[in-house]
Amino acid sequence: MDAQQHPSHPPPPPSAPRRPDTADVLQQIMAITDQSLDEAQARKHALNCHRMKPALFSVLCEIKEKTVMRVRGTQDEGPPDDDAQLLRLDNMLLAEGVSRPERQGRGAPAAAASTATPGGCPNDNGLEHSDYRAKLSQIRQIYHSELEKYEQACREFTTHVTNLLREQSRIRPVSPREIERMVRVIHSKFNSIQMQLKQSTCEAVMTLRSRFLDARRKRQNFSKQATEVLNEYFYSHLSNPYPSEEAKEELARKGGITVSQVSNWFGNKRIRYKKNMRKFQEEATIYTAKTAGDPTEVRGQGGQASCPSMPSSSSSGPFPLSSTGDALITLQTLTSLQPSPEGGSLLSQARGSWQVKRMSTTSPVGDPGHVISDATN
DNA sequence: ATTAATGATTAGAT
DNA sequence: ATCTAATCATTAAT
Repeated sequence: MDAQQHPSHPPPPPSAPRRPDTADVLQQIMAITDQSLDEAQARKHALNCHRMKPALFSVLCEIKEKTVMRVRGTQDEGPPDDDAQLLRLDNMLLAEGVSRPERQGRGAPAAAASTATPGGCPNDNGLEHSDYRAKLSQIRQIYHSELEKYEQACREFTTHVTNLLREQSRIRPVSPREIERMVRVIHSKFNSIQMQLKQSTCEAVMTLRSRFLDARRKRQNFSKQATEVLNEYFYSHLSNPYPSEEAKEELARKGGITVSQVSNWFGNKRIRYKKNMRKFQEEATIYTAKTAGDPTEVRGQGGQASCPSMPSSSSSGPFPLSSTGDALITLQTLTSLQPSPEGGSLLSQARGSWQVKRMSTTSPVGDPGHVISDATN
């Protein structure tokens, strides 16, 4: 709108003001033109000077009294429905640092402190992070300017409307309570607009986050050293490749990676090894040869626990569980006897290895006999 | 240009 | 909380 705040008023509303739709009211107000303002001015003057004015005023008072009751009865307070979501969005924007006023840590050495991690990551949060922050601050800037725009528009509109109502109060009864209610309505309308803004800002931030902070997008292969260390451990503990927390820390230290990277690696390795053991046999022989004299591996349980070197032989898989190996050996034998389709003699042996699923709550007695039932599947 | 390898994330189970 | 299994997204290899 033209922000022309003429303290004039539109043509007086119909004498029986049934409860108006706020949307209608807003639209009507929006539709005011300068011309209509002038007309209204003229009419206002005419009304003010009309000799019947006191009579009209009292009639309007009567009508109002009736309608006010009706309005009070029908009008409930604003919807508390949106409040929850608004709160959520606000919290999120706050957490994401969008709502805050451009965080500028005056402690200058803070920037230098981030690079002080010795021997850790080479450079991974250098450019990418600043890029992310630039984008984020761009979003924040847009957000704030839009927000400011909305608030200003809201203020202007509110004063405009209150002026109009005050002006009209000379001709028809307008209680302060009524004005206040009108202002609330306006504010709630603008609030819903603000919520849309917040919503879309949230979406933008989420997109940005997944675009930049998702580490999958900046994957880089481990160093030779790291894979070396990890593979050594894996193949020398093939029977139970689940490093303890301590072992993980050790591996992480040796390989120059983090503990969770070690965990990820073992998770991937286990599942991929199990899924296609043949592809890993070459690798296996290499690394088991390297660690031939390793005394850490529990050897001699169920024969050759840590030596998967013989490809077409019956076993060598990761079957023997470190704890209760004996019963499982039978399982291994049985599975190896199964007719293996497509010549993948080794593929079948991975089934049911490693992390055993616990049988249901029943007592563990009589376990040896049940191996057969397993073989029937 | 495809495909394989690979690190990270996710859902779901325990 | 940790594991499996599936999946994603990037990098290396063809």
